[in-house]
Amino acid sequence: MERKRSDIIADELEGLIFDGTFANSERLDEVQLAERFSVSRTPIREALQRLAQSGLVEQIPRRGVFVRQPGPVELIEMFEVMAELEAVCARLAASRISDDALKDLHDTNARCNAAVEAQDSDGYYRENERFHAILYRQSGNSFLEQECARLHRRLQPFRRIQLRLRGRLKQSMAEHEAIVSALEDGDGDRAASAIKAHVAVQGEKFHHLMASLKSVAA
Amino acid sequence: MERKRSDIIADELEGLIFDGTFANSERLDEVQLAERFSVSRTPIREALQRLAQSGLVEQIPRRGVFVRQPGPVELIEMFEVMAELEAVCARLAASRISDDALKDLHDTNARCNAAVEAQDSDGYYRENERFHAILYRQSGNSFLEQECARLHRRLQPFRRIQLRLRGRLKQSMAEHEAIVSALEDGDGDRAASAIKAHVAVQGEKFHHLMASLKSVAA
DNA sequence: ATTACACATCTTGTATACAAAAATATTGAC
DNA sequence: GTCAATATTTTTGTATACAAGATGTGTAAT
Repeated sequence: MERKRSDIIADELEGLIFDGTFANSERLDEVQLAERFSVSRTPIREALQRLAQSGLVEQIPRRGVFVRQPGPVELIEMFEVMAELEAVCARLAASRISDDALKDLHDTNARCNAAVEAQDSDGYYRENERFHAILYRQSGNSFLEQECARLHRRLQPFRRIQLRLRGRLKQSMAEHEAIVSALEDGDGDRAASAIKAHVAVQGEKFHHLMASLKSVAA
Repeated sequence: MERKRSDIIADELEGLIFDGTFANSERLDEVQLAERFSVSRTPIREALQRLAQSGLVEQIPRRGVFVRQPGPVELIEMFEVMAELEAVCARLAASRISDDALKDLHDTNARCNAAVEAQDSDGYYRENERFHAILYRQSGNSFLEQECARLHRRLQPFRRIQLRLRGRLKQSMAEHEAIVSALEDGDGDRAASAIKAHVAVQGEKFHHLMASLKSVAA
């Protein structure tokens, strides 16, 4: 199944916004982007509309589209919602999870641990993604799974920064273990609060997030 | 602030899908729609992309866009997520809600009640919308508020059908009262479970929803 | 009759052209 | 020099034109 150019461009633009190539509040000029990607304005416009829908840019009619990085307040809010959504996943998964998936979580955690030992930040990141993806899936609710994946993706650049916090990797690992342990026991409430603690922005994480904002949002 | 044609068309198309003008799995022909709305294909395509993003239609590259009504399973899933999201709102609102908003909820409920007495289904529907909107707002988390509103809107046609269930209006009213009462007491847990019961598809509601599916999805 | 392939047609995706609104520059009055 | 009104330029939104993939049909071979 071949994707169309506008979809590919949307993904690329997303990346460019995430990595800070486009500063916050910057206007994205259609013709400039068209030149940059060597296409006409049409696929550019389609891509920009997609980004507008997902909230990465704001489209003001007859004025243009502007990069819209979430501010501190909105970020906290998004993480709060993410924590709650994952908590729902965990609670549901506690009773619905399969043995295979539990084993999968264990394996993923093991690889996570290995990455921590090897100081392999990228490796940890990858396995962490997998950990959460499994959890979403095991909620047994595909709609919930999709919504979680969407928000997770949106928060990606900020979470990545958070991981650089000193000692955070080991703590994060311990939290993973606690979550799996609760799931093994079929204890939904404990799994839910464990993952809430894992995801929510609080304590040290809060200050680090605030500091990181300067480097992402302009 | 003037909206552009493609946005207006998107809303109209949404309505046409909701009211069953376009059957499920039906392909939406761009040129036909262009004629229907007396515009070129360009704004039609932009509108269709918006609908695709919000999940109302599925866009298969180089094949076209097809109406995609949620099936029974997906609907249950969506209501489950809605219930959980509203429960989060309620829990947060229990500690954050303002006195003004509480009064507003009371007033809205009173108008709801009046509508029930007058057998005014539309009136009840309108006030019910307001009730939930207030709740979302009082979560104190604007991102959560937006997400709730989005899903709420998506489920609108199905909820509307549910209201026609005999005796449902009075029961729904009682549930509203229970929610407000819990909020007044600042009891987040009680408010959360009250609204979960209010929103979730279970018992009688399940069968009615299944029956209604035939009339909405083809 | 059925299958395979070539051809014709239709539909989507992209490029270009045009129209209208907004932003910017220019001119003139005070 | 400042402000206002107007002209010019940019930029978005829409229409049309074109290219390429998908669909459908007819014909030939088995």
